[in-house]
Amino acid sequence: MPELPEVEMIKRVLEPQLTGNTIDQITITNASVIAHPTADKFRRHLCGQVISSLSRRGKFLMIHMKSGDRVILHLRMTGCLLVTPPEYPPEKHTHLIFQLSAGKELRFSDTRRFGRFWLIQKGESDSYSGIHKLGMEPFSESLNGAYLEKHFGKSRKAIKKCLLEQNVVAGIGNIYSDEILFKAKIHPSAPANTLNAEEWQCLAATISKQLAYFIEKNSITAEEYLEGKGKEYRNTPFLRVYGHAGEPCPDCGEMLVRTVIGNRSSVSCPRCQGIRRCCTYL
DNA sequence: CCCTGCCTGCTG
DNA sequence: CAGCAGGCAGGG
Repeated sequence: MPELPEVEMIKRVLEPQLTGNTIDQITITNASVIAHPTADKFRRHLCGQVISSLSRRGKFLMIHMKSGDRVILHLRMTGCLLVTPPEYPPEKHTHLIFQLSAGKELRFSDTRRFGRFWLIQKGESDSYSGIHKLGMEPFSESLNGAYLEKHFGKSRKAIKKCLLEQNVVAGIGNIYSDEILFKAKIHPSAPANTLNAEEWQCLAATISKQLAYFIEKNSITAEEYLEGKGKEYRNTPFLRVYGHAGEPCPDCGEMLVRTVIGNRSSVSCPRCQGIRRCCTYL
């Protein structure tokens, strides 16, 4: 499920709840969610450690320990993190529980079990999680039209597929690739090598503006987050094309169309994104 | 490069 | 019941 705006929201909600807490005990009910090292080592190395901060890179979350060790996790499609009181009713498909000091628990649940955890010890290099393969953060100053054009300008592949490449720009998934392309008025199936310099520049600007907008729309308190079981994303009402196939385009009224690009469904407006138009953010 | 597998649950 | 779901790694 979660793409960059959701992962950023989760990071912001959880960080104040977790920072300063000691991990007293870890219960692993499904060892397959621990990708590195073994579940046993994961548990033994982390027990007794103190959490110092959280960070995000692309769609990955990192929980930093005072010791310099760090837990890296990826929620993939259905992963969910909750900080709860110990007696709080457990979610179905809970695979991992960190019992924390101050009578709290950090729980990981994941229906489809695609989510993964890694423990990287201080001084150990992380060749496991995939973070080392990630490309630029969308909010980096260096993300500009020239950067995108350098990577995709000669490619014949659909621009939507390009936006999903985590090794170029990290954090964009299927939802926000559609939203970004709609806002930039570029058709998702347009071959990358047909975009001009102005469109690359527009796309770069739109990526960061749209992601920032959806992070802002996702703003939520810790209490509200727990009430929604970590599954309610407040920005969904603001999505303009994703999930709206067959409905009128919010800009021009033409019917939004669902297509399949690289085995992923894509929604776009054939009129607004059909012909080249000027960009909102330029 | 495209394709499949990984999983469960929901929808038509 | 088949088909689909917002992700990614690995294999051909």
